[in-house]
Amino acid sequence: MTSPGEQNPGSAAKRKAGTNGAATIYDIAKLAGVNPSTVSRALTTPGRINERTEAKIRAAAAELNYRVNPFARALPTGRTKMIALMVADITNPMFFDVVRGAEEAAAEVGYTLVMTESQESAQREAASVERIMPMVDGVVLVSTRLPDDRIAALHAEKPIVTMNRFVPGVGSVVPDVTPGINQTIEHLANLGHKSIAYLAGPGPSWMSRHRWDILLAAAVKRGMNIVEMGPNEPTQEGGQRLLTRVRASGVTAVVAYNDLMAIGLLREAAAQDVAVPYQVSIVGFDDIFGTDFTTPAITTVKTPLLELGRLAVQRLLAEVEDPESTTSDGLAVISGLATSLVVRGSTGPAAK
Amino acid sequence: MTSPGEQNPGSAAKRKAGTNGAATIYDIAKLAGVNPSTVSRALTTPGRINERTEAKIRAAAAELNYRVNPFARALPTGRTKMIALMVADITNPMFFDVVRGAEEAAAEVGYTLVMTESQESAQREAASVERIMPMVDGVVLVSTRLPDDRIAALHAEKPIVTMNRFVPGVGSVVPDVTPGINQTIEHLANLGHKSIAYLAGPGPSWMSRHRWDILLAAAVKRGMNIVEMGPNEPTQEGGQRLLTRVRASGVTAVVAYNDLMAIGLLREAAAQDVAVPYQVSIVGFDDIFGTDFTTPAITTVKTPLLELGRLAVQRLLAEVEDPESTTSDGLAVISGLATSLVVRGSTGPAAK
DNA sequence: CTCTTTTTGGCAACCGATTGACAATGCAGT
DNA sequence: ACTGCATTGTCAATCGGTTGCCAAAAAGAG
Repeated sequence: MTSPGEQNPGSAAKRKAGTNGAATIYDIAKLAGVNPSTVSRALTTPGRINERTEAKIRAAAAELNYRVNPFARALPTGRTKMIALMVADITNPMFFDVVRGAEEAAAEVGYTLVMTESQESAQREAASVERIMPMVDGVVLVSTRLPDDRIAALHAEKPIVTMNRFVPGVGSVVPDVTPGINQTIEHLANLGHKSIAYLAGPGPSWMSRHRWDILLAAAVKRGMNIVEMGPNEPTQEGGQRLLTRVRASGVTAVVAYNDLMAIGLLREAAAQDVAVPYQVSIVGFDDIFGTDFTTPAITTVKTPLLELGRLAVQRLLAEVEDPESTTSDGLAVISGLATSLVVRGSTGPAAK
Repeated sequence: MTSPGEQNPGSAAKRKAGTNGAATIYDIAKLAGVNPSTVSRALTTPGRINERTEAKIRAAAAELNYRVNPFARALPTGRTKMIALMVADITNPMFFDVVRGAEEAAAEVGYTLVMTESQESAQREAASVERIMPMVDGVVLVSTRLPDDRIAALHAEKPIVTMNRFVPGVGSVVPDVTPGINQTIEHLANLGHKSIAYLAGPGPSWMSRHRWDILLAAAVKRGMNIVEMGPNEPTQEGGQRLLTRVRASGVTAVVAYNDLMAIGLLREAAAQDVAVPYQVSIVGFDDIFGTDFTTPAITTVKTPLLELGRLAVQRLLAEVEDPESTTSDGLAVISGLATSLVVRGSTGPAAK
């Protein structure tokens, strides 16, 4: 049918079939009059080869528009210069800045970032990670739902860094929620709140429990009553569904696991004519896109997401580059990434 | 220092160095008592091998927890089962659903999605694409800023599909903006608006011009006056900065290139006590996360982003799987993905 | 019970780069 | 001129699959 030489009308499908048309080190070697291995050395080990020869080779490479074949390189070295970022739900704005930070940190050192999402399912997450592992030099698990032992098992295969989750023996990047939470309690106490609720996130979320632990301690220390409601889906719907329970509980303020839930609750309150902050004050977490244009705007604990993303990748790459040294650092993993309260309109004087 | 056998305390860094510990087809071959090539065939060409042998091989593979090394496979075949999605700005919520749709479509058929962003810079985009091209089987360019000839050049190397951009000879996925725009004009006309403005996006944005073209035609047909303002950054700031010009122009309604700009303009209006929609009506584009919780909520032309993402990937994969047939389909590329107006609070009767 | 045809499995040559071992070359010191 | 030592470049094996070609085995035909 497609006899060679035949015009293939109306289409740019003349791409070569099996092989990429791309130039190889063999082509360069021929052009520069040296051995392929010399080309390889010239390009990967500057200094190993005579300066003039190297220049000649580089010139030839440039002329042929050479780019290494990442797979050919990956095969003997086992290194791919790709890392994976696993997120729970791409459509949660919380991940924007994380992804952005991670992308930046990876690109800076010539790594490529591969993103996958688990769609909030531990099972799908496991499958995704399985599939991606052989392709990458390491994985950042953001807000993972995987159990500790599973993570440890993965870590035995390849470098792993978790974010918003602490796993013993595995590099972790976790923001310091204490300052933000202390400020929140302080703020609410100053407004006269004596009884508050924490709207928990998903059950398997380490971060949700972590925030609860710190919040509980801070509230108790301040002599407040506090209750936990949950677990809940970390979405607008999850927050929405809680309004009835919140009102029934008699608390005057709530702290939601994340901003999405806070937004959901806020909107449901508006829908049911519950005045915020007059009847109930709402505090969110993370300070995502949109928290400042609800009515009222949401008071929230700002998390340095971009920096977290950057740092997670940097730690991962440190482990990738030198597996010996950096692998896990025991307990001092809670890095100094501080959170802080951003006060907006959704908090006010306690009702009654 | 690290004498073999020594306990490496407090760390799981016993990962094997050069090679992955992973099982290969050679291990399977040995275990099943056949030739490696037989294993390869059994696993990749069902039917080519005797059923019983194949079963034995599969059992052995399962026992060894075998997973193909994607790079070893990619080397001879040139196929990687990865596709790239290039977006302009990860932090623009517009891309959420696009990414989600693309991820789904890719995952369904066992492909892995690699994401990169150009950070709104044609130069960075070119560099990113260059870097990613050799790793993937094809690329989806979303809202690309690259010039036509550059895209055509890329298309000569690998399958490419553009989204929100039409390039002759290259597969394109573009929503049908006409119904949404017609409804918008109709809606505004019914509200008594006679003079409106279009707040353009970035200069190189094909989609911004496209929307303008359709909008212009629709407005003229309806006997309205319309002006274009721009180009502008497609961000909240871009919208914010336009308030003065909008007011000066005397128009009673504006249509923004995207929701981010609409939100920016709306917030700036609130900040300067310009009443929306009483003094000026605002219409956005896309219906992104957050448009429904501004005050007032934003009237916007909803774009089926998830479907666009899905479709872009599906078209790309069709071309990947069969380069002959699917490459480019001339002009009938504007697929039937219809837009429609979502009326909310930011539009109202024309001022005066 | 041959002879042909179809299955089935093995051999070996790739894909493109990396890298240890070694040879050739150049240069200095004696 | 001769040895010693660097420096520079070459050879060949290797990473883990894929695949064209062929031979052995099995099935079918006459």
